[in-house]
Amino acid sequence: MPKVGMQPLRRKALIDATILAIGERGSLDVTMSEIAGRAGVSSALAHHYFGAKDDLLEATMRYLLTELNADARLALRAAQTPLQRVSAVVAVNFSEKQFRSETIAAWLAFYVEAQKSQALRRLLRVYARRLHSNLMSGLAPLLPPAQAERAAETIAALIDGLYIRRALRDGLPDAATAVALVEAYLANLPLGTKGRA
Amino acid sequence: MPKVGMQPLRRKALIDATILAIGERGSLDVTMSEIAGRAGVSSALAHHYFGAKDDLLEATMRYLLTELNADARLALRAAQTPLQRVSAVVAVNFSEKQFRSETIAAWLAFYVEAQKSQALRRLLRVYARRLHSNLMSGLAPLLPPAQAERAAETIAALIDGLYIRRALRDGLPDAATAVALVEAYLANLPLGTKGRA
DNA sequence: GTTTTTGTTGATTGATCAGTCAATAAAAAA
DNA sequence: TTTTTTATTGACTGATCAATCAACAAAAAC
Repeated sequence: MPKVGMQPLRRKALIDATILAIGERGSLDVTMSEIAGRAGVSSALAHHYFGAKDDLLEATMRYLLTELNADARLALRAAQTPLQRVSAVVAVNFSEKQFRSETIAAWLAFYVEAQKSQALRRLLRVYARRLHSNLMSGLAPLLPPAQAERAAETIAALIDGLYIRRALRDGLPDAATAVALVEAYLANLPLGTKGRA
Repeated sequence: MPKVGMQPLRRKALIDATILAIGERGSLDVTMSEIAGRAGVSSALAHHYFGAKDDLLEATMRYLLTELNADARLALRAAQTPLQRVSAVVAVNFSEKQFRSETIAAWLAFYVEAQKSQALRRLLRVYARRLHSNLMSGLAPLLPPAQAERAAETIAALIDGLYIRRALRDGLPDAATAVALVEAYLANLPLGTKGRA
């Protein structure tokens, strides 16, 4: 069976399997055997390609982050106004692709693990910084600095909170509701007061 | 050493130790031995008083929930106006006692575990419902039903989100900042429009 | 003063898993 | 064709831990 050039395929399959497994179990307490089994290979092979379990988990998280970032870049490119930039960032976080229960469960599990793992904590910090700067790119032109800062923090917290809530009760709130909540928050902000405050 | 009437003391000590241990590890991957050790007893005794590990974890979570609820009741009793009720609920969630890193880490860990455990999920649902109804008791007199509903959801999500963010980077945002964020959200709501919308 | 109840532990068991390794086999390079 | 590289696994090891249990001790009940 062994053909050459399997490495990238196997790695991808293992990462996908990891997300799936974590999503179903709802935690990082997934065995290498289960992940490997899902990917159709032996656990030894998973170790062969990733080394330790932690490395596989880190690679998985890095993958999620990369995907999210790619989506965000795309969405931001299409935005024409500052407000549209903010909406775009929000929309991406609740898009079909990102707001799926497996993905969310994985995020949540990684958040928890980050309290233990230096490496994961670093990755999450990168994510947090990117989210913040993406939000600020839309908010800064619309609000005085301090208020823009606060709005960015609020939206970020709102996103995290809605993710958690979604992870818990299965399916609620759905993506549309989540977006509506954040948009309602935006609608109440005193936008366009940058100079005046 | 064995005196009589140890049961309640041991149980309390074990629950405290559990919170401490989870808070430090940042996850529920804490051994019975470590918990027991912290409480100054053997792991066998922990099993003696709580049965399985899951039971101890459940009892711990129930304890956190009870404490939070007691605090909320007290705070609500002091509130005079609807808006004060909302602020009181928010304040309790970010109070010195609740917004401590161990407590928060424990909450977060329980959130994750709830995806696996039926029992924990049930407990969290109780918490969610109580929070919601507490918030609504203040919001309902101030906003049209749909908007009050949405505001309650938003505040609840904000609280969860701020908890998560606090758990991750150690200490940020602090309690005062967290409260300020939520209060700023409240300040922008079109309160007092109950009849008009 | 014997018996029962309550408190407590050390030692042990059994299961689970991450990680290793030697062995196998196909493909590619020599 | 031989050798090396890449892909792959089954079997094993070692560590960790939840859970059990027999045994001991102090207090309370009898």
